[in-house]
Amino acid sequence: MFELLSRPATEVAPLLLGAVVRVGEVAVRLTEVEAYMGEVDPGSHAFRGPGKRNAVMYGPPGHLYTYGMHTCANVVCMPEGVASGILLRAGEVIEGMDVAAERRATSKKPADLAMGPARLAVALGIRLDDAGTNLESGRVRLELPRSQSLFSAGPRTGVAGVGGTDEYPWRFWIPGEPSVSPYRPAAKRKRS
DNA sequence: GTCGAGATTATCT
DNA sequence: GATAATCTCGACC
Repeated sequence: MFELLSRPATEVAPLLLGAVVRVGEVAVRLTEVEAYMGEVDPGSHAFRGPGKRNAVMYGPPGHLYTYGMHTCANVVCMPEGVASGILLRAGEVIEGMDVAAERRATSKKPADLAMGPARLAVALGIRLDDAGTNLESGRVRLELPRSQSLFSAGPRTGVAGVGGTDEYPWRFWIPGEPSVSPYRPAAKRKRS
């Protein structure tokens, strides 16, 4: 079923729009994702090379890859040995909203429950421990939509493009969704 | 010297 | 006030 995840992230990303991620009683319909092409992508963690940190991204497709501090959920794609993944940026809670709302006490509006990578992960209850989870049989489940949803593409958000992020319009979202976050410039660190 | 884990600062709501 | 595929420093090989 997940054979199609073996394709490039830029082709898989649009397919994930409208897909449902289910963790326990909470389910979220994806409305915004970003494609990461691993070693050829300056914004990817795998750009610097393989490491234990991103080992999952080099693994087989259909698995969950999470990133530290704020817990960002990613879906690994491309065959094993090739670093590539899709960041789940935002989504809409369709089931278990009570539980999701309780986890995200800081968010008042339903649209805010999953309006960001970290929020999406927390609302679903995804933790760093879930890295490497099989999305087909693990605690975190991914249900691909029967048909591809309408989508738009543009520059990625929050990615520190080394040399020019504009050349990588690998951000995909469903138009008209309130849960889709606005454009956010890459956070630049203070430099002495 | 390289990898990993956690922290900092800028931007957004 | 909260969040963000960053960045720097500490630990281990």
